[in-house]
Amino acid sequence: MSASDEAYAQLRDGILHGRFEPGARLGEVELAETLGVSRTPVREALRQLAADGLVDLAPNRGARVATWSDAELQDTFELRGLLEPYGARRAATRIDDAELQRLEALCDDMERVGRPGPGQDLNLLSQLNADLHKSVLAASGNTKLLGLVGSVVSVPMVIRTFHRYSPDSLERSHRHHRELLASFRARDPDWAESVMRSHIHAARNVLLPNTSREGQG
Amino acid sequence: MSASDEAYAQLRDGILHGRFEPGARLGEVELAETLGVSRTPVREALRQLAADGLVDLAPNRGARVATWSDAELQDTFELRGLLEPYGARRAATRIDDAELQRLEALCDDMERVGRPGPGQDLNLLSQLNADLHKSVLAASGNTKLLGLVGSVVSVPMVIRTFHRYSPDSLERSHRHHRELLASFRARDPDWAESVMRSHIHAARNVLLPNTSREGQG
DNA sequence: CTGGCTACGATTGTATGCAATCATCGAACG
DNA sequence: CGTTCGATGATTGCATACAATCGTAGCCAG
Repeated sequence: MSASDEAYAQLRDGILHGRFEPGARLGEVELAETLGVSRTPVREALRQLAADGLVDLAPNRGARVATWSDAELQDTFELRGLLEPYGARRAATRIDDAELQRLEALCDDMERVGRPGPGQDLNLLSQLNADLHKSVLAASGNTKLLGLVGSVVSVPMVIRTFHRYSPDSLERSHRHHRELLASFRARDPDWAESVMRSHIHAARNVLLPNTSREGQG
Repeated sequence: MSASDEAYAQLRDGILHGRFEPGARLGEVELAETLGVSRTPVREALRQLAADGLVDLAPNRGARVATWSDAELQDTFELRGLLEPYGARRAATRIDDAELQRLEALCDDMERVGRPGPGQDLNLLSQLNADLHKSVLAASGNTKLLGLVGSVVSVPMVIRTFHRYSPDSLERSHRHHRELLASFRARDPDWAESVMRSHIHAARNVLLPNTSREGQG
């Protein structure tokens, strides 16, 4: 793995896991020393992260970890609410049995690590959840969809998602996932699309409980 | 404007206008000499263009102008068909009169430069068309939408679009634009969404006449 | 006391040199 | 004759030095 990739992976991981707080300054020399490489690969990594939407880059003023307003968060959920149901609809008739089985296992894991108690691991839950959603998008057969959703979801906003879930909301989330897989098994695109739409809307209302959802047009 | 920005703008322009053919190799030293800068800003520009999807970047093997298969083109249109009607729906009730008037003028220009004859300028038409579509997305009020569509449409596939339009298709495109503005004036989101959906579908069928549009699910 | 100006330090932007990797071509071997 | 290995040239990846720009602190004038 090249130094650029290494720097990119490290920085991305640090941002997603909250080691760098939103708005924190990312000085090139400091990062270069920390990562043990020169400024060049650090710069390239920062550019890449800026393209991903994870850092804000101002000319001659350096990089900062990106922040998201409630409005942006809402915009994001609206787009997810558009794209992911479409992905689920297409996945319903395209996903194969092996993948379906893998997703079942994924749901088992998610329900286990999500169960309140000493074994609960919400960070792992976030990862598994991201895996599930990505798998659905990949199964849609639209090669651009996965990347598109990835470019808007800007995962850091999602990594902490489950920390804000109530037990009820978490339970509902699990049930949505199970129902989604059921709709896949039934090869029912309408059902799959509806379930995913509900799922995204529910997530939105956990993270943005107070924002009014003004009319669609 | 910095050398990086300059290089980026030059390369992007060159790709979009076909000065670099799809698949063409983009050597760093060659570009650096051509643009009169060093390799560093060229590298950054190439990274940026790769993030935009305009160039493919292989480790240790350099950059090439990106190419698009029919399947990718189709995937793109499916996503545009999802996102742009949504944008039009929201724009219908959010666009202000001044902007609406500007778009009317834009349509005037498009119909003039699109008219067959010695004054026809299809490249300019493409630009104006892109401007119109971007304006609608911007007027949607969803701050992420414009960037999202931009990241998938990868304009080069669209820059040559109008060269493949028959006079009939061109006429239809113009009428779609006019009808879209009419729906805006009427503040009718359903109408706006429908028109935009038709518009995208029509464009898709000009560029991909032979691909069957397999069922939505 | 406030406003603006200047000098300085810190940081980013750019250029260039060196190291590492890859593609090409040719030759030796099976 | 085809295949594989190795040398070589070209190109990218990385490091570092230098230039340009920005933020800040301090001073001076009003």
